Amino acid sequence: MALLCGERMRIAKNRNSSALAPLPSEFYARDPRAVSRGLLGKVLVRRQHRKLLTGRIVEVEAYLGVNDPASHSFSGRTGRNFVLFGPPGISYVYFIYGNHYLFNVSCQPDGQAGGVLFRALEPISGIGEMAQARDVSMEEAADLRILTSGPGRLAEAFGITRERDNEKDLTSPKSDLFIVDDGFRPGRIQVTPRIGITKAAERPLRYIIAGNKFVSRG
DNA sequence: ATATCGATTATCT
DNA sequence: GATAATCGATATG
Repeated sequence: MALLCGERMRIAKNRNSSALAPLPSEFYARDPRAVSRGLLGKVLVRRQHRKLLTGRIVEVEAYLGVNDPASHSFSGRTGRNFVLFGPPGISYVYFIYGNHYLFNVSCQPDGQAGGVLFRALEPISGIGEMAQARDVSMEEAADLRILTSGPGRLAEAFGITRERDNEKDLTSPKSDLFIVDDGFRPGRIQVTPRIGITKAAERPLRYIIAGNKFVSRG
């Protein structure tokens, strides 16, 4: 509890995320492992009507492309995964288990496959909107983890769907979905095996902010 | 606390 | 026809 309050105070001192520029495409034009580390502590921003939904990135996974059996791009370019082979900094959203959207960003220069999956956020602003999008009461949302802890949850909280957001440029200031650096720096970064996959499950490609309460269980 | 399972559909074999 | 980068509910200790 005391930790959470301390975190809130630090957030309050930070500049308004909406005033900050999106991370540029060069940020994403790297190996997904480097992008994963770089994304921890950054802030995902959704502009929605006049409101701003924001959350700090605390858990991601790297998917390495044609050499990674767990990656959608492993078997080559298809109608679904073409974004992963295109320019960096573009959102890749897909539907899974007949229920959930999962949100990724393309990495590597144009022509090379790779991406990062967003697995958990720590809500900063727009908590009421997120609770509404998740269809949970404010009472249930008292534990904020129910909003954005898990890849399906965070996509739902931010209203991210394939129809609306796939192939969206996350580096454009015109975008309603982007990522900013508000100056926050994570403490220790921890690397673990990826969650929920069957192929290449042992590879250490999941990146979390050590000790952060919003990291998902799996 | 952990374990198991059903939901529900786009995508690929 | 099988599978899936998940979640929430239910059962059991």
